[in-house]
Amino acid sequence: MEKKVETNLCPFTTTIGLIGGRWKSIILYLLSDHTRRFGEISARMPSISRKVLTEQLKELEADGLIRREQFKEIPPRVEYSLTPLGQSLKPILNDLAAWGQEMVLDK
Amino acid sequence: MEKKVETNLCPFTTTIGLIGGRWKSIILYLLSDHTRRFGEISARMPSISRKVLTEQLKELEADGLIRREQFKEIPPRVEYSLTPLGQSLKPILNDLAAWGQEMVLDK
DNA sequence: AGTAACTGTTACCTTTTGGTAACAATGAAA
DNA sequence: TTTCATTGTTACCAAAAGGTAACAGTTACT
Repeated sequence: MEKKVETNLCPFTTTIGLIGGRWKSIILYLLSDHTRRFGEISARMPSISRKVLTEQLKELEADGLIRREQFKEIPPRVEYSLTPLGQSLKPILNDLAAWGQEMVLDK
Repeated sequence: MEKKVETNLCPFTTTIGLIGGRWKSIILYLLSDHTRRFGEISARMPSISRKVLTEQLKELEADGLIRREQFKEIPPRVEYSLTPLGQSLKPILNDLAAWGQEMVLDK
């Protein structure tokens, strides 16, 4: 439960801590062009459970990479989008996707 | 134990599968300039156990990102280096490190 | 004979991560 | 009054990941 924000000197440990894991980079990528609702993200990532998606979104928000906006409506509507810090990752996310794309094609 | 090489259509799943996890990007970064021995890598990453380091190196080798060269000497000497595929990741690794470095400094 | 050097492997245990299913909240629509 | 829609939370369980400690193998050095 105690997820200490690593004041680690290693820049990789820092980066991996923020955007590592199986899901975060995909989530960030999904948000890189659009503000999206919870249900949209979930629908585009069928292999992640809602529970874990909620957790990942909370961590990304706590780390300042995404913004969560909740509208006082019934049924609820919640929109997620990238913060400026999150935006600063876009080039890296694109490179990661491009590299993976090459891997897929060259197979 | 069955680590199937994902023929997944999602480029992120592919990339994360290959270089994700807490350790792999750091290992690749350590090897990006130098061929290094097992003991060297271990010494530079004190927080990873030898067991897990061995596992990660095996996976990286199996995925074609690093090369393992074993010399028939006593005591044993084993050297690890990047393959061309691994080399192709260097720009991304540098970007990840640079991004993390900014995070550390801006704190 | 005993020990150090180096790169692992193996057995066993703990911690972390993730899944499923049930529940919650609430207004609108049927 | 019942159901639907949406975004979660919670309790509980299973799987994955990682740690520690002991052992292996071989030559040279003391």
